[in-house]
Amino acid sequence: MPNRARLARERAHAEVSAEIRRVARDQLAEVGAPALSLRAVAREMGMAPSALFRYLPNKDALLTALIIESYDELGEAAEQAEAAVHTEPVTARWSAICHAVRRWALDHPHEYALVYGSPVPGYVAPQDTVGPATRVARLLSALLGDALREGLEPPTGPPTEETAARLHATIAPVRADLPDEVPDELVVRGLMAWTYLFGAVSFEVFGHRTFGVLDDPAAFFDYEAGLVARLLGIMPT
Amino acid sequence: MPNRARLARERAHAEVSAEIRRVARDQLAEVGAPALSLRAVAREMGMAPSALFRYLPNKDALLTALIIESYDELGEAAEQAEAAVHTEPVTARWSAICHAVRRWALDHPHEYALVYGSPVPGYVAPQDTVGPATRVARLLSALLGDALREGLEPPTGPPTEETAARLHATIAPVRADLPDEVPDELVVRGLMAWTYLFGAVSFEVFGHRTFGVLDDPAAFFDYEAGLVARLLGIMPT
DNA sequence: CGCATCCGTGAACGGTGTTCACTCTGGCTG
DNA sequence: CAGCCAGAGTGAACACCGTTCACGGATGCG
Repeated sequence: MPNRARLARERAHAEVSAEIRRVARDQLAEVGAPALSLRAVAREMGMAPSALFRYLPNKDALLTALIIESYDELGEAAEQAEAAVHTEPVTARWSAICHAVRRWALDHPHEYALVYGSPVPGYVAPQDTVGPATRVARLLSALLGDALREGLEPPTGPPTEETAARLHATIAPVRADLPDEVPDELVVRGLMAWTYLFGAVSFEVFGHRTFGVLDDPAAFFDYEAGLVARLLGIMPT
Repeated sequence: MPNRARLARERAHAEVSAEIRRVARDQLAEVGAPALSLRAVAREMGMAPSALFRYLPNKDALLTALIIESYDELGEAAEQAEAAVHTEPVTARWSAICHAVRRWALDHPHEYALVYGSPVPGYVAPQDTVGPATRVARLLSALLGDALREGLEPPTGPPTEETAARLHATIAPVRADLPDEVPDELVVRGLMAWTYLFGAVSFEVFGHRTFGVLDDPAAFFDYEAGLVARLLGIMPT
């Protein structure tokens, strides 16, 4: 095992791989995922198109890498925005997260579309994507725990015992990495907040709030973000 | 103007156009929008690919037609579901609409992705699409009016006069085709219900509720649909 | 009849992802 | 040192795509 040279080779390989992803990201941001072309990437790098296949099994693999990077960048943006107000009350932190997600999505519409838009029909997300994909969700989970600690009285659950049991079973997967003291109903409300946040952002990024619907989407978002947290009962009053 | 033959010609033309859309819809349902191929459509119809251009200016036009048809089919499904329970209380009608939208979306994932997924980067939706696009929203608007008539006391608006004014300005477009007696805050809640409905459905159809998030998305949807209407205060208690 | 209008064809162009046989080259092994 | 071999890069090729264009038949009009 020629360790020295082996590592050098591997590092060179990784460097070219990174360069490919960098160029591809630029193209993605410019023309969007459907128009992303391996040949164009190769052209920009001054290589033959076939050379790319020394670094990628196929185009899907490149897409997967870009998906992971996009998830990570969005997660990073949300985490940084939250960290900046981490000592403030949870309502402020919730608002910061919402606005960070919206800001990043509007600034990177093609990357956002790649991860939260229509999935590519044949494509199945590899396991590597689930970690980065849940960064924002984990941020919200942490927020719920802190809200409890800040005196939030958890909302009351479903009226009947039966639906409560069914609900409990349904949210079992997401409960798995959540502290036990968070009651079921609060988990549900958290999932709903998560759903609403990305529903609202997707609507705006994908153009469903433009055609004679809203005049000032930013103002509306600001209002709805505050309101939804209060109505869902996930913030101390 | 040779009326007789003229009309026959036009009818034949319209018939072939319809056949093209039919075949294209089948392909869309099978392989999804990105993989939809004009050549494949032509093959299935036994025509040369170039012949299609007698009926379409380009592929985008075909996509537009499919978008309109999809909007219309979804709107139709929602309207029929609502009509079936139209005499029941508004909560039942809201629930029927939610489930109809979800059902249709899960049954027609590619069509749903076409209209509520990532927009095609270069593509701009023609004016013809806005009518069909708002069918579900109009259904919800009508529901809000009926809820008021059924004794719903509208939720209280924002605390400060200033945000109330800004909100009023923002929702001006959607107010345009809404009766005046619907208060601003109820309009906002309606928009939020609309946002949540499609946010939840998109999350499920696009696979964000599968990977270790929920065990039984149907049960969760049923619960959240009822809860969101109650929390938003758009249904009489 | 001549003529115009529409329909359909087949070839072509430039684009795509991907494969494959080939060459080159740096560093390890005998 | 000679030999070799894994990896990088090439260019041609294949099959597909959307779109254009010149052409050949119909068909119905004057």
